Amino acid sequence: MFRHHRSATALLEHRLGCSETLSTAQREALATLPIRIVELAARHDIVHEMDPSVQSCLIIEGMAHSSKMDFEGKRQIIALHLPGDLPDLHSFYLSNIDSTISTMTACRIGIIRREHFEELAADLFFAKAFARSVARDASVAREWILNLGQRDCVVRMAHLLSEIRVRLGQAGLSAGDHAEWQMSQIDLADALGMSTVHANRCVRQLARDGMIEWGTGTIRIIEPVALAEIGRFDDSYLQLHLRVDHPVGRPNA
Amino acid sequence: MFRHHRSATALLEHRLGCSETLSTAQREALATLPIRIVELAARHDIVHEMDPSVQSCLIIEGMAHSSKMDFEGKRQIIALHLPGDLPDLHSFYLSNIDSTISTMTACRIGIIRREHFEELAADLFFAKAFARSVARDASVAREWILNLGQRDCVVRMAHLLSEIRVRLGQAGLSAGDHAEWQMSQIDLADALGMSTVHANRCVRQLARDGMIEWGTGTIRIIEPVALAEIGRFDDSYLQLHLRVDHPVGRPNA
DNA sequence: GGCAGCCTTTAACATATGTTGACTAGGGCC
DNA sequence: GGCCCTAGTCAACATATGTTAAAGGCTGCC
Repeated sequence: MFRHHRSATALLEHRLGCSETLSTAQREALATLPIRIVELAARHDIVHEMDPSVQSCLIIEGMAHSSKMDFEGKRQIIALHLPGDLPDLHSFYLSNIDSTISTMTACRIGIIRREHFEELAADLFFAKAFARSVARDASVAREWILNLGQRDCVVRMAHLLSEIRVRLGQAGLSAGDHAEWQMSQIDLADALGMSTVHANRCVRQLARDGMIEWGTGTIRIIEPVALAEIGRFDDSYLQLHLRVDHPVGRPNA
Repeated sequence: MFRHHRSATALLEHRLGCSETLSTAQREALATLPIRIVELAARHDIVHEMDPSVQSCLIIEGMAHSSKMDFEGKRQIIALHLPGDLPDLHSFYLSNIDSTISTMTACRIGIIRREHFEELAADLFFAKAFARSVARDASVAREWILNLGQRDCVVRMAHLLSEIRVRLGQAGLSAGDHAEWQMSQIDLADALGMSTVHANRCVRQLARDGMIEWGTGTIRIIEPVALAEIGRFDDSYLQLHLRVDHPVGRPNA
């Protein structure tokens, strides 16, 4: 996995959903955006590497997550971050940073200073693209609320795995339909709001039913369609076709 | 409750977090923004009243919520909307509308055409204010994920009630600390991802402990501080002090 | 090579929460 | 006034999920 070493600029263009509509000046602005590249081992906090009030990050390679702690010390993973994601872009608009971003696998991340984002956002096109990115993350969060609130554990697990499969595909990181990635059952449990013991039960059940294969921290999806059905998964909330400044309703496919 | 009949314009100014920093031209732009006022009875879908791809709404009076349906027909309430909220501002940035907005009580809502929002957003100040509003809603959604995933039912209930209390206060709708509002236990249950029977158990327990009073669909909070403690409630995620274009870190109190 | 540590797997057990169903109370409408 | 409908209340019961604990398997390090 993660064979494609895409440049930070290409990822940004893609994430901002505007590859074809960019003017040369805008493309130039993105290309010259100062980005500090940092490599981090698995299970490290990204926040420690930067002051979130001054800068913000882009996932270039690897997987990360945002989490919050309850008072009792229970951890909830609130979002997963794949290459191309801007996990804390929202912090540009808010004063309180509420969650911690940590790597799950080894990651390469790009760190962008707030002032440079501000410069970009002086262009209305980018200002809107940033808002779009924040809105897309919010849409995913809303679906997670539904997942946590209404679905029981196996369905929940199938739904999350399906989401990750599609997002990996969108990031160009899956070989055909058989997506495969690394993630501990502990992280799965914390993302799904269940105990690790029960997460293990669910993983094993899905593996027994031939939906997935599990091998030492790697998940491979064998039957994506059937798995999506189990998880009642409908990818529309992922907003894969973000609305750019096109005529209303025309997707940017 | 809802004694203050604030104008839609005043609510917008407040929500966009910029009352003091507005230029007269900006203030003028807000004041002349064409808003169609609609009155709706309790338990009506707002979406039916408008085409969300063309317009979007502002809650002026009353309470509403966004919800999603699971395939089994189970409903999850994803967000609550109080006066001043812009419940579907995010739809300006996304192509798929995923949730349904419905009134909980009788509501007066303002409907604003997309094109007029677009005009406003041509001003970078408003563009940023919109993004801020979307980011704030996302912050609340992330806290709900934590609430649903990690806290057990009484704590969850206490947390939600505390959130509503504070947000009502922020909207200028509570008399002192003793906030009071109307909300069915069915809606509480659907927001908290629990059965109505169990929501009833939790409400009654909190009432028995003197935290709240319950009377025919009306909740009154008696002991806000103790209730917040039970719910491990910390209001920072509500982003009450939104960062405007001030020096970094200075709240807009 | 061996030790240490983390993740996974299982089993036995505990319990929080869901389900069903029946009853009450209020509110609106004919 | 009576009826219907919805919301709330409660009890008995069912079960999904959490907890604890122990053991096995990797991996990495010394």
